[in-house]
Amino acid sequence: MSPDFERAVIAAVRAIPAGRVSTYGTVAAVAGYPRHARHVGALLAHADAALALPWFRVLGSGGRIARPGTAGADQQRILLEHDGIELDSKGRVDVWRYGWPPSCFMR
DNA sequence: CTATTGACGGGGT
DNA sequence: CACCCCGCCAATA
Repeated sequence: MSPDFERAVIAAVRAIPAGRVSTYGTVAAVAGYPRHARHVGALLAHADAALALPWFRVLGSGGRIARPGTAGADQQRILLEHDGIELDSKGRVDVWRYGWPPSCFMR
């Protein structure tokens, strides 16, 4: 991945405040790379730099946790709740309530 | 060059 | 909800 892309995505993820969440697609757009949602996921999953980021605040569209059933998904749910974020009975986060940035989650 | 592969997103049935 | 299909795009084979 280009260093530029990594820089921008890392900055965008670090900008998500505690108690708020964002999505792969939104992070990509905010970082200046629309349509690169998959690459945001790849970065958070494989880049060493991602370990120091609040990666757990990044969800799939609709506030869905990616790769359900995996250990990582379980860990993400724990971290989100630890962050004070409510998940519905299906483990879904209400992005209209917790989404970041707010401008991207207004009806 | 084509084909495959994703922590993705959206639409249709 | 379950599937199925397509668009997306960089990396890799």
